[in-house]
Order: sequence, then structure tokens, then C-alpha cells
Amino acid sequence: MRAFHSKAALRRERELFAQHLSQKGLRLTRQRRLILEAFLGGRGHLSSEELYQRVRRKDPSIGRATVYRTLKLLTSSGLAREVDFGEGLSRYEHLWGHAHHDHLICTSCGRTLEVMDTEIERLQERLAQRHGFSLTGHKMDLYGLCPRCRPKRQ
Amino acid sequence: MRAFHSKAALRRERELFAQHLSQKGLRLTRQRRLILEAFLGGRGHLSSEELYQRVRRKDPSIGRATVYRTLKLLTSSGLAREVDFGEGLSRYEHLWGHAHHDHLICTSCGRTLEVMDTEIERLQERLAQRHGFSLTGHKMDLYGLCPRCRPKRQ
DNA sequence: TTCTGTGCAAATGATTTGCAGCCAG
DNA sequence: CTGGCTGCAAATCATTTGCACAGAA
Repeated sequence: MRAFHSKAALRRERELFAQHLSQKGLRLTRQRRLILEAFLGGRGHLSSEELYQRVRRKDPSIGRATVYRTLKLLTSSGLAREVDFGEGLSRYEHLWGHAHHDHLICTSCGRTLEVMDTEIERLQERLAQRHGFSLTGHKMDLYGLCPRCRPKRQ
Repeated sequence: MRAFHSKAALRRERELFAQHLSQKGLRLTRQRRLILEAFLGGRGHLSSEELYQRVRRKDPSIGRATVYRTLKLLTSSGLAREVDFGEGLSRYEHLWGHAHHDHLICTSCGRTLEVMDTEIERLQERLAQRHGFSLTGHKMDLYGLCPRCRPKRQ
């Protein structure tokens, strides 16, 4: 998770979203623009409610349903991905350029890191093949204690 | 997922559940026995509703709430584990002897295989360590097309 | 007898949907 | 203009909880 994204990257994301909409005959409304900006400006893994609260600061008249509906659009346009950390609600993460990654989640403070290991990816592929499956995707979440929460050596 | 389990294994599971209950000052009721048997007799990854329907065949007076409550007990006693395949509901799998495994899920027919790869486990550990985490657990689901659903060579 | 367990119905909480008016193209 | 969009409220759906009665220990 980088702290900032270049203006070029932001422009690209907006462009992608606009294309996705027009391609499907959908409209780029004020609300969708607001939600897109709030999503792009937000950090980490936002829930629908958190995004709703962010958008609300810009326009209190916005409805939760619109946020839900727009999150579906962000997901289908490839800008966002729905993730589930077993909290009983969905969170959404950015897919800047569609880079794939997995998660390392601290069970104590809830901090999440996005990680990637090409060696693991290769072995997953091999494991699937051994069972005759052709792999199309995967989900891997590692749970543990982060350096801050881990009991110090002793 | 083996098709059958030995009588000895079944007896051990029942014993474990009874121990867990008495250890917590809880009672082994007729309903809990019925639900335990339905769970042990069921195959694959049962949802609460599916288990409820199974139990209902033995005793139509049973309530959904009791099934939910008993599933929590099965989970805390170590006989079951809650799994989430992103369907918007929880499923529960047997933990015969607590053997750890991951899942290989066919996105076409829904069939799931339980798999394990010690090499991947080792790399997960290494990946966590690289980020200063001490790993306590993980969840890995591989999605793809099973041999039956995969388009034949052509 | 004494609490814990149970079934039922109501409550919850996240998400979806029907609808009447709104507005982007 | 017109068909998609929006906010609202009501509807869903899985799961949880309050309660009065039932039944293990």
C-alpha cells in the first residue's frame, strides 16, 4: 500500500471507470464521481459503511444504497476488489493496475499488509495441476502477530 | 474427504464433544446429540441450513436457533471449523483429528477438494517472517475448473 | 431442585430492491 | 426527451437474542 498515487495514475483510474460506464451504456453521475474520488482517496480496505461516511462529508444527501451500487460498478470495472476478512461485512481494496497480492493480517491490531510471493504462486499452480484442476484464481490470507503486537523476545 | 469413518473414530468424536460440554458445565441434550450425529454423518461442507434440514428429518420439532447454537459448540470443541466460500453464509467442515488443509474449489460445479502442500506452508511461514510477523494461521482457497468441468483438449 | 437448554418470534445488521421523481446524454 | 439513477423505506437473508417453559444432572 503506497501512501500516494501519481496524478497520472489517478487520471488513468478515472478514465477506466468512465470507459467502463459508457461501454455499458451507464451514466457518469455526480454521485458516482464523488464515490469514485472517495474510494481513490481512501487508504487500505474500506467497508461500504466507511466509504459512505467519507462520501457523506462531501455530500450528506447521498444514500447508502448508491454507495453499495457504485461499489459493484467499481468492482466490475476492475478498479476494486471485494475482500472478506471474516468480519461479517465486505471490504473493498484498490486494484491499481490489477496487481495481484495476498494478505498478511495482524490478529491483534487488525493491520493488514499486502504481500506477494511468486514462489508460492508457482506451487499453487502445481498443486492444482496435480489434482487435474486448471487454476483461475486464489485467495490467501495469512494471520499472525505483527512486529508491534508480537510479545517482545524474552 | 473420505467416504466413511471408522466406528472408533466416531466414538472418539462423540467422546470429545461430551468432554468439552461437561468441562464447561454444559449439558448433553437429545438435540445436541442429534445435531452431532447429523454433522458427523454429513459429507463435505455443510451450511447451517443444510444441517438443520438433516436434523429435521429425525426430529421436525427442532429449531434453527438450536442448530446455530450447537454449531458454535462443535466449533469450540474442535470438531468443526467454520469456512467461508464467499456465498454469504457459513459452512462447517469436519476436523477429524484436526488435520489442517486448504481448498481447491471448482468455480463451475462447486465441488471442493481438501488439499495440503507442506512446501507452500513452509513458504508462507517464510513470507510472514520477512515482514516481521509470527504466523498463527492461514486460509488458502484455490479456484479453478475441475477435470470434469474443464473444456476438453481441442 | 436448579440452572442450563430449547423453540419461537422478534431483533439485528449487512445488503438489496421497489418505486416515484431526478437528470445525464 | 428518455431511460438510466437516486434517495428513501421496505424487503431480504443469515444469524442472534429475549423469553417462558422444558428437562439434564
